[in-house]
Amino acid sequence: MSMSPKQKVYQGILEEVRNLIETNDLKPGDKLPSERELSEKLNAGRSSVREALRAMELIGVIETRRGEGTFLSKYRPYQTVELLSTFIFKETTKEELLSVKTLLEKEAAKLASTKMDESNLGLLLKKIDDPSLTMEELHFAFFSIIFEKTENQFLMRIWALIDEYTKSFTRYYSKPFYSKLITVYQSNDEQQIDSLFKEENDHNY
Amino acid sequence: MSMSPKQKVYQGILEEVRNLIETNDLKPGDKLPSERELSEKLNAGRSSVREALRAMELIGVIETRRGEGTFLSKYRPYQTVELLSTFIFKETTKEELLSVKTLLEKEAAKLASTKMDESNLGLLLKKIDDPSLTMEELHFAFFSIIFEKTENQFLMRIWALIDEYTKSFTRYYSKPFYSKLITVYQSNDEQQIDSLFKEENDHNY
DNA sequence: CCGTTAAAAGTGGTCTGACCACTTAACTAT
DNA sequence: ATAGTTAAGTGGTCAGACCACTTTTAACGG
Repeated sequence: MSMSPKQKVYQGILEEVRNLIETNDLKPGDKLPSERELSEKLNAGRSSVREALRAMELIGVIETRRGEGTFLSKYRPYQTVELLSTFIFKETTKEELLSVKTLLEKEAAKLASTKMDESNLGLLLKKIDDPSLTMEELHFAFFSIIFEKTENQFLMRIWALIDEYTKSFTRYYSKPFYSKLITVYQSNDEQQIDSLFKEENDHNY
Repeated sequence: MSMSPKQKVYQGILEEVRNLIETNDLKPGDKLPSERELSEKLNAGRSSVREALRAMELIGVIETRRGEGTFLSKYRPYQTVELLSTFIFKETTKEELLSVKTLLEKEAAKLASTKMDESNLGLLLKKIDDPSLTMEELHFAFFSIIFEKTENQFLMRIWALIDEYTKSFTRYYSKPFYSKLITVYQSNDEQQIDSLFKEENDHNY
């Protein structure tokens, strides 16, 4: 029994349509066959075809115009899905994820450095001293404050997502690391942030 | 006429289900109402409900088990959608995107620095001197080589996506910038990369 | 021959109802 | 009580019917 996990029809359609796009070299803005046509050619019910198309639409691969047809999305090139699937179907290695995560944390720490005032540092300190927090919670709370200070929502979102995604296997920094970072902020020496992260990283190897 | 742009039914369902999850504080692994039940409660056809659910499934928010029901996905926390929608429903500002993009390019440049050999530098040079390339193409080709050298697929994917996404309004570096970066690589002084990016950035303001 | 207008065809949007395949719960008969 | 069977519930899929809208075609009048 090879027993391929009995793929659902709509998933098969997803593949077929992808092939169709590939084969015919369709570009953003080009028209796809109509739902009825796909239904007939792929030997599937129209509702199944629609399930596939609606999913693609939500992801942003295609757009539909009533009375006209279904088109490859102009704004979000087809390859956008690549990244999404990078997240969703974890093809990337854990190491890659963690290293990007750390990279973002380091850069955020630097970006925030010019905007850190006493009250913020107080907040950070409070997190460190809060015994009710697990290491995981401390880390997230601590860096949330930092990322907030970067005033870049997008940056924070990416980080938060990766953090969430790597929760089960992430490595945190040593306890002293967080304290040291605060000290660096007080000394106003942005340069030291790099060294701090480098030191910390060397510990792990 | 308020005339909200005549939302499709399946999109409405998407919202309703989201609310339902929020309201009942459903957590990964919890069960959603059956398709027929949703259909009835939301006054929609079952096929429309399915279109919404299939879309959610593709994104990884839910998973379905025939004969059992529909469940919130355990592996990919619900909030994964957040990032996706960050990309898809461009809520972030252009500045945020560009600044993250530059950040990634800078870090990639640094990560790659230890792995750059003569042949790679030759490749980079060739790109700079290729008159057939537009600025856009030069930039992408040039940094593709660099990101390749970071040996972090994930990092490259994020960058490539943002690059693609910001194409219409991105800023490129000055022509001398690319040459200077090569020089820095030859001198093997990783420190200078930061200064180089800082200089370049200051030009724009 | 041309331009205007009306009809027809094509397309996505949606609903209903019908089966099928599978899982779980309830209900037997032993 | 236990094993075996049945019934109910649930997702998977299809077929057909309308609706709303756009594009194409055909008909008509000038």
